[in-house]
Amino acid sequence: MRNTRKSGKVTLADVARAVGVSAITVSRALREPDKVSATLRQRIDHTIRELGYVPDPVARALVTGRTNIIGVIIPSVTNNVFADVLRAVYDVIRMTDFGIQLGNSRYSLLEEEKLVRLFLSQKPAGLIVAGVDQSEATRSLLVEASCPVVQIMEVGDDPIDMMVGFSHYEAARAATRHLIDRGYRRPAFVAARMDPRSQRRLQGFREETEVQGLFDETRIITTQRPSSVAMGVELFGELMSVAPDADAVLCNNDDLALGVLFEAQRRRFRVPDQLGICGFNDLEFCAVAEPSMTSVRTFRHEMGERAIRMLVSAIEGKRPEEALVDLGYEVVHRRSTR
Amino acid sequence: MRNTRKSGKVTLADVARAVGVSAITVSRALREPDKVSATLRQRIDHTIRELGYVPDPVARALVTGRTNIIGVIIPSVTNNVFADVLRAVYDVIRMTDFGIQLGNSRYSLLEEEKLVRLFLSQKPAGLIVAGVDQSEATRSLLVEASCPVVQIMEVGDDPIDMMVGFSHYEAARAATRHLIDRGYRRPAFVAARMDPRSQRRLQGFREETEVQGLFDETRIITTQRPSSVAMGVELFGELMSVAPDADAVLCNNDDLALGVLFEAQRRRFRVPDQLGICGFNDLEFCAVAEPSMTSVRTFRHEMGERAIRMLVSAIEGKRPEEALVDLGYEVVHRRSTR
DNA sequence: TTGACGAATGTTAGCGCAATCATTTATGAC
DNA sequence: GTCATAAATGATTGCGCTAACATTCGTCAA
Repeated sequence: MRNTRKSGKVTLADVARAVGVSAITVSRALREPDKVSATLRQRIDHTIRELGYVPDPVARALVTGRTNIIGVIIPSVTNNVFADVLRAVYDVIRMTDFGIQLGNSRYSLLEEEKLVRLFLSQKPAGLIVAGVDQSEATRSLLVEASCPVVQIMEVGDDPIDMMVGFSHYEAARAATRHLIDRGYRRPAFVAARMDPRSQRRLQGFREETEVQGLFDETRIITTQRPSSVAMGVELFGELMSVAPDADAVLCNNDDLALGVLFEAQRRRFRVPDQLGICGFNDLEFCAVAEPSMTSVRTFRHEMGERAIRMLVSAIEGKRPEEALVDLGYEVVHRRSTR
Repeated sequence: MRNTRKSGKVTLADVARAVGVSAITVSRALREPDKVSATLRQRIDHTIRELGYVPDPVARALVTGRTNIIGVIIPSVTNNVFADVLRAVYDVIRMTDFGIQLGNSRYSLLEEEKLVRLFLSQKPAGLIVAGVDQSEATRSLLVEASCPVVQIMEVGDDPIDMMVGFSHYEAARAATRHLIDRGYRRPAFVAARMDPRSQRRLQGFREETEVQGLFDETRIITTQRPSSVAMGVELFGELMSVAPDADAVLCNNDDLALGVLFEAQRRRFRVPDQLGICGFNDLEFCAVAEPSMTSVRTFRHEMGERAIRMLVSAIEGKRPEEALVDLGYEVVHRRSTR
C-alpha cells in the first residue's frame, strides 16, 4: 500500500508550536532570516532540523501565485544541440532551488502551444522557449504571461521578452562563402527536418551562391524527415544521382555531415579535394573525425548559460540591460575542406 | 511591468456563479463528468469556454496532496542513451496531462539525493530514476515515498518499486564472447566515465576473458573523465602505447567506438582484420558507418515507454503484475568485426 | 398516493502557507 | 526617566480547490 502511507507531515505550525512562536515567524526565519533575531533564528533552525520540517512548495505557490519551476520548451530531446543548451541550464540552476520542467514540442507549433498553455497554468517562475516562430496564439500567451520569457537558438526582431541566439542565415551564408573561397564551384546544400532555422540556413546558402553566380536548384536536397547520420547517407546518395558534379556539400548539421562523410568514403571520394564537406554546429566529434570536419561552431553552452542567467535575474527583478544577445558563430576550417 | 500584470483570473466560483450552480458541481463536471447530468454538463462546458476558465493545478495539488508532475532523474542530459529514453517518455506522456520535471544528477550520488528530496517535496505523481545504485539515504527516501517509483537502465535484485532495464554485465559479456568467437585473441576494453553501469560492463568483459584464458590487465583502459568521441581517440592512443598487440576493442559506448574507428583509420589499421571494434548501445550511426559498426543493441525507446506506462498505471492504481522487466540486449554483428 | 432508493447537486471545512496590518519590545537621544 | 523610533513578533485572512458529508430531486414499485 505504498500509495496510501500516511506521511506524518510536519508543518510550519508544528515547528512554531515546538519553538513557542507564531507560524509567520518561522516562515520569516526561512525566507527573510534578517528579520528574525539571531537567537530565535537559531532555535528555529534547530527545531526545523529536529522535526525534519520541509516547506511545502505547493502551499507556497498557492499563496504567492508563483512556483519555483522554470519551464523549458524545446522541439526535440534527442538533438544534441538542445542537449548542450540544457546542460548549461542545469549547470547554472543547480546552485539555485529552481526546478526545470521540460517540454518537448516535437517540432509542432500546435504541441508547442499546448505546452505553453499547460506550463503557464502551472504558474512557472519563468519560461525558456526555442526559436522565434511561435504561432500567433502562443506568442500572445507569452506576451501576456506574468513571468519572464527567454527565446533561445535564434535572434530576430521583436523579442517576446528576452532573446539569446545567433543568425542562422548569416552563419550558413558564411559557411557557403567559405566553400566558395576554398575554390569549390558547385556547392550543394543538404538538409533534413526543415524547421524554421533550417529554412533560414538554406536561405543563407541560396543567397550567397546566387550572389556569386553559383546557384543551382538541383544541388539543394532537403526532406522533412528527421535528421540523422543515416539520413545524411541517403541524401548524399540522392544528391549524387541528381547532381553528380557537386564538388562540396554544406550540411544542415553535423549528423548529416557525418553521414555524407561515411558515404563519400564508401564511394571512394577523395575528401576534401574531390568533395568538400562542411557541417553545422561543430559537435565534439568534428575535431577528431578522419578527416577532421569543417563546421560552423555555435555557442550552445554559452547560449544556455546566458539564457538561464538572464531569466533568473529577471525573476529576481533585475532585468538585464540588453534584452537581445547575439552570440554569433564561427566557421571552423578543418581537413574536410581544402 | 510585465511581472505585475493583473491576471484577471477566472476561478471555479466564477464559472459556478455564471452557470448558477455550486462550485463543486463545476469541479465535478471537470473531473467526473458522469456524475453530472448531461444538460448541466454542457452548460458548464460552454461557460468554461466562454469565460476562458483554466483550472489551477496548484490549488488542486494543495488539496489532493499530489501534483500531475512526473519527476525524471538522469545522470546526464547530453548522453544520447538517456535522450532516447526521454523521447519515449514524451511520446507517451503527450497524450496525458502529466508534465515532466527533469533532474540532472551529473553522475553524483549526492546531487541525486538532493534532487530526490527536492522532487519529493513537490509531491510528484511518480518518479523515474536511472540506475540501481542510489545512496542509502536516497533509497530509503524512495522506499518511503508516497508515489510510485520506476528504476530504469538496469535490472537488479530488490527493486525499490518497479524496474525496467537490462543486465549490463551480461551484455558486455556477450559482446566479449562475440569478439572471441570471431577469432580475436587479444581483446581490449576501453571505457570513460566509469559509472556503475560501466563498472558492470567491465566486469562482464573481465570474467569472460578470464574464463577463456585471454585476460590481460594491460588491455583495460579506463578513465573517470566524461565519455566522448575525442576520448575514444585518446584512449585508443593510450591502448596502442601500452598494448600495441591488442587485436580488438570492446568500447563502453558507441562514441568511444567512433573515436577508436577514426583513430584506427588515421593509423592505417585495417578494420576488421587487423583490429576489431565493437561499440555499445547501437546508436543510429552504427549501421551506416564506414565500415559499419558492430555494437550491442539496447532497447532504449522501449525502456522509456515501458517505464512510463508502468508508472502511469501505478499512479492510476493499477500496478503491473511484473514489477521487474528485463528487456535484454542483442549483439549486432557488422563489418567492424570480422 | 406513498415511500424507498439511487442520482444529482449542495454545504462546510480546510489543505499549508505568506501578505497585510497590528502589536509588542528593544534602543537610544535628551 | 520620557518619548520617539526602529526592530521584532503576532493575529487574521484567504489563495482556489476538493473531500466528506448532507440534502434534494426524480423514478418507480406497491
